[in-house]
Amino acid sequence: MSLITIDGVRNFDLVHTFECGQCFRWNRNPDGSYTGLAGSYPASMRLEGTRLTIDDAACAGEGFWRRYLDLDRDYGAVKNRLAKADPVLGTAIRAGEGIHILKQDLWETIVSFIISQNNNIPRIKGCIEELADRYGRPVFAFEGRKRSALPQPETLAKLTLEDLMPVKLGYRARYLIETAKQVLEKGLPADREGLLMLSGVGPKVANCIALFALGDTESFPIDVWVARIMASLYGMEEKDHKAMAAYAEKTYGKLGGFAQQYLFYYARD
DNA sequence: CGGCAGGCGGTTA
DNA sequence: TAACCGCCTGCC
Repeated sequence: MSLITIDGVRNFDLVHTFECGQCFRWNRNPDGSYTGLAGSYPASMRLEGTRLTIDDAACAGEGFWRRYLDLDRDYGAVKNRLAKADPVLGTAIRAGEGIHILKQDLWETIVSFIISQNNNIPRIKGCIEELADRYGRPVFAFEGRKRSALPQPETLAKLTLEDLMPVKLGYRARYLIETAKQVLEKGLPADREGLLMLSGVGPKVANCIALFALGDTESFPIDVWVARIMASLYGMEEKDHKAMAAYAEKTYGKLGGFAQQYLFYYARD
């Protein structure tokens, strides 16, 4: 156990970052701190002003958390450029001004977003927790609550649909098993095209994984919330995802992923 | 009860 | 290639 202190942290907010739908394993404590896991690394963290303190339970190290939390990017510049390119986006940016896009573990992100399809956040979190509890490796316990990493591909590939029944994944269970087998055979995918080959991974899920794990900042996942808010902000048809994707590419370019997160948070808020 | 929740895969026209 | 439909599950 080691304590990390990082000063001068700006344009960062734990609620905005952990509650914008990009991750499912962090939980808010009554005092405003967050406890959770990044892959197999557990931590608790608290932000007071511009001072971030991380209770780095498994000694992942400051470098690991800087990378995971994307602390070395100039988010002030990102927001300025986006607001300039699209004044309408300004309101959404202010609502989620402390969002950072996490750099998450690829396998964890693949599993998480396959589970996320046609599903809601509380249930996604429940499924992931149950899957980790039953078949993952225990990594730490906070205040008596045991937390485990998600099962690795080799573990998941050996499971049967029956094994996964208690996890209540529904029809997504076969996607996970099939995807685990594909990854065992061919390794983890390196790009969006590779992601789309995986069972249960379509355009929306692939865009999420590319953005949250591969660092593809131009990736612009369009879910029902983003579609809804874009329809209302830009007068587009809610079903016309093609027009939304085109607008994002033209207007936001490489910053599409950030724009998507502000829009999503604003729509949910 | 039907509708819906951060879609996908398969079928049809 | 676009439009449609079924799908696990839980909640309202």
